[in-house]
This record gives sequence, C-alpha cells and structure tokens, in this order.
Amino acid sequence: MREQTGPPGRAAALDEVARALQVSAVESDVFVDVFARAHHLGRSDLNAIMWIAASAEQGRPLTAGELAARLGLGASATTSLIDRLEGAGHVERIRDPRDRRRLTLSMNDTALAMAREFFQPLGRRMAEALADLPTEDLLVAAEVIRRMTGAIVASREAARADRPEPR
Amino acid sequence: MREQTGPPGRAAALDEVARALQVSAVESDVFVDVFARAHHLGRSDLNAIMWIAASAEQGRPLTAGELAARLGLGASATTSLIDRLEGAGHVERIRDPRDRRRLTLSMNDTALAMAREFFQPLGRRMAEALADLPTEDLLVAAEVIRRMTGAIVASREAARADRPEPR
DNA sequence: GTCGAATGGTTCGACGATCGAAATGCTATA
DNA sequence: TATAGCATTTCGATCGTCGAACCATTCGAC
Repeated sequence: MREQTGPPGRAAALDEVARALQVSAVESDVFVDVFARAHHLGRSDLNAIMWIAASAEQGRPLTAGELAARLGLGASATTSLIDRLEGAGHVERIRDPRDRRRLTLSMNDTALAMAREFFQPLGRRMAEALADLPTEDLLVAAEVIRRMTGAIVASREAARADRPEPR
Repeated sequence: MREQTGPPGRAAALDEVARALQVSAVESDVFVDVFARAHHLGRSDLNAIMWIAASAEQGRPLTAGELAARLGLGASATTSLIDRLEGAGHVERIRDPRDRRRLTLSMNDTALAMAREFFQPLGRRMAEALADLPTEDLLVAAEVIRRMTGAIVASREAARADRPEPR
C-alpha cells in the first residue's frame, strides 16, 4: 500500500477508523439480535421499529414502500413484517387519505416504549464513555461516521447494480 | 447527566454522534445482506467467510465451534452453514488430528477473493469520502467509535443478564 | 485398562422469514 | 371513460435456523 498524497500515517489512520467502524457494526449486529430475541421479534422487525420511530419523531410518518427500501426488503416481505408488528400491537396501518393506495405507519405506545428501552440505557452508557472528550471531538466523529456511512450506501447500490433487482 | 448546565450543545452533539453510529450500523447490516445475496449466499455465510478469512490471515484456523460462537448460531445451524460453504467450494473440512472430534476450516482461493472483493471497493470509497479531512480527525473519530462500541458491548451484556442465555 | 460423563459435530423434523409472480385497489393521464 | 401505472397484498415455494436426539471421540475416576 503506497502513500499517495498524504501526510505519513494517513493510511494507518484510515485503516484504524474503518476497522473501528466495522467492529462497531459487528457488535451492533449481535446486540440487535440479542435484544430482538429478548422481545420475541426478528431482527428486521426491530430495525423497522427504529426506522418508524425515527420518522415519527420527525413528524413525517413512513410509508410501507419507504420502509421496504430502507430495510432492503422486497414488497411482500415488508407486508408480512407489518402484519407481524401490527399483530403484536406495535404499529397501526393508516391509509393515506391523499393517496389511498399508500400506507403510513403509526407507532403505538408499546413500541415507542420499546424503542426508548432500547436507546435509553445505551445512550446513557455512551454518554459516560465519552464524558471526558471535548464536544468538538464528538462532532468531528459524527461527520466522519456520516461520510463512511455514505460510502457504505454507495457500495451497496453499486453492488445492487451488478445484479439488477427489484425496486 | 451533570452536563445539563455544561457547555451548550453537548447533549445535541452526543445525540448526533450516537445517531450517526446507529444509522451506520443499520446501513452496514443492509449492505452485508445485499452483497451476500448478489453472491448467492446468506448473510451468515458471508459473515462466516469473513471470520474464517480473518483467522486464516492470522495463521490460526477456526474450528466449527468457534465459528458458531462468533456468529451467535447454534451447532446445527453451523453444520448446515459449513455444508453450504463446502458445497459451493469455498471452504474445506479438515479433521484436527490432535482431537479427531474437532473440525478446522480451511479457505479456498475463491472465498479469499470474495472477501477481498468485499472490502476493497468499500475501503476505496471510504478513503475518497474522507479525503479532505485531516488525519487527526480520523484518529479522533476512531477513538470515539471505539468508546461507543464499548458501551454497546456493555449494554448487550447487561441485557443478556436479564435473560440468561442458553448456550 | 474400563466405564461413565463430557465434548464436538451431525441428522432430522418443524417453523418462520423472505422471495417472485400474480392479483387487487387506487390514481393519473389521455 | 379507458387505460396505463403505482402501492400494497396474496399465494406458493424455498432457504436458514432452531431444538432434540444421536454418533464419535476424549477425558477422568476408579
């Protein structure tokens, strides 16, 4: 690996931050699985709840199709996913009055509580772990993470282009 | 949180970095899934290949049981996973001569190439996405990510304590 | 040494999540 | 109105995972 136009240590730093993010992803993965199992849910179900909760917080409820896109699932899998969540009383189907083909998803208190239970202890522990770092560092890290996430999304779409698939 | 009266924006910064990491985890998740599908593999199969490759690089081949532990799978699921990988010609079962109950897993070039194909374009895109940030920022981000990952692991173990695990 | 317990993997049957294709209901355009 | 197009659902099939029972091997105690 040659160093192109960068200060010495650039490649090592890139490697370090990339590896840190990868480890983080693996650990998150396991965490989600453990938490989901504890609540008798599948992993996609939990991810769905998080997306729906995030959108609900922004006051812009998700449609079924958008959810499918964010989860990388097909339409039919999304339908049965929503069936499961609705059956468990976590979300409610609401037909969009402006376009009655569309579904918007509204979260029940049950699921909101679950999302909170998911995030709260985690957020507390994170705040502790970062307590002695300056706020500026957190903002820097957030920006770096967002950019790397962008790279992940780009790679995903490139990979999807190889195998032209549903949308 | 005693930061309540602390520097303005602290809470917001915490929220921002935590959210960035969460989105990153979800996107990594989807990415693995999409990539795996493009190669006619399941997500666990791909994760398995990455673990086996990582261990092979260190010259310390994995056993079937270790693989199961790292993937969080049961024994039977691991057996059929290895069946699939072996059938596809990616790995080879080798009985450990020292303890003939044990299997060690050896990787084929096919799978090594696949692991490389997985990481290379991703690494390239990440390097591009971070090109105009100072190296120091990357190191800061790596440290922040590592600390948050520690918090995730701690939360996972706390959650596991609630529901003692069968393994 | 021999027997029982523990360990590492495998087989079998069942279930659940996802897929693809066809169907349904709705909207927009002509 | 007819028609094309879109969002979601239904249906049948497939695949990955689980749990329990099972084989082979090793270890420990007598």
